[in-house]
Amino acid sequence: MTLQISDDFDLDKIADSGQCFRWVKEASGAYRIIHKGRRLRIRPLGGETFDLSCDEEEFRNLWHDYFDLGEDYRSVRRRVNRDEDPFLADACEYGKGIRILRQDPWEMLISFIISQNKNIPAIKKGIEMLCEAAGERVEDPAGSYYVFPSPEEILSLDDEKLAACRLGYRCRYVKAAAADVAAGRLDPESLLDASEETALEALMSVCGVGIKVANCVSLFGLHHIDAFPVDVWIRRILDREYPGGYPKEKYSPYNGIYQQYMFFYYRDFAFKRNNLFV
DNA sequence: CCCCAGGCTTAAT
DNA sequence: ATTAAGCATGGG
Repeated sequence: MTLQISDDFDLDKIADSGQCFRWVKEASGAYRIIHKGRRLRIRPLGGETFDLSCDEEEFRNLWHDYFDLGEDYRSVRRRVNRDEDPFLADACEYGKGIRILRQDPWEMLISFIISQNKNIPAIKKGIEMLCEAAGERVEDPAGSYYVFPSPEEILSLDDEKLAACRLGYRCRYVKAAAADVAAGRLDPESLLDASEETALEALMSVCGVGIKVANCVSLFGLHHIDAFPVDVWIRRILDREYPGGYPKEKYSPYNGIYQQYMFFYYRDFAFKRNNLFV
């Protein structure tokens, strides 16, 4: 099907914004995206037009929400006053096109447990290895792919196979999370209707989940868009650009979206600096 | 070979 | 309550 999107929507920026780890880009510029067992191919046709491999029904039932197409990101960007906050205004402009995807809460929990103390390429590799080791293999006309594994599928791996995913000391955290969910001590889906505070507390009850990972799950899996994960990059931004303190209250309830613009802006500039001058 | 990565747990103050 | 070491592994 063909789709017109008039609001912010830039596949390259979303793919490089550190919220999704399984998007694969083709030479054509199209992305292959796996979500809830389904795979989508989405290709920019220029302007606001995109070609999607799904039919209209699957788009309405699955992908519309995944891409958060009900939110108006342009108006969120416009809430920032350049005179009051030039850094954030620059970040919003630079990151125009980013959206906060509504990804699967369970997948986000495991993905961000794996993310700790890794850079993004290493995170992607670890997650992919886990999917190949434990996830269901699906054949579709474009080839095969692996679904993100369920808690039971992860628990069914013996130690040797899990170790082969090269997750290091995070192996026991991944197992702990899978055991908690399989036993019903934690239900990631149920947190979709919980308050932000309740969700953070429940997530942090898992061994290996601290405040940062819990906030990432909250933002990218539960779509609590006021969640504000602070990693090493955001820490740098707060220290260097906001020595007097960052005004989170002013930007509520959209702190997570602004956080994502700032993260992308700062990291992309650091990346380009390294390529130009080293 | 070095430093660092979308950090957390545990132990020591 | 706050601080520090230890952690497995790989990318740059």
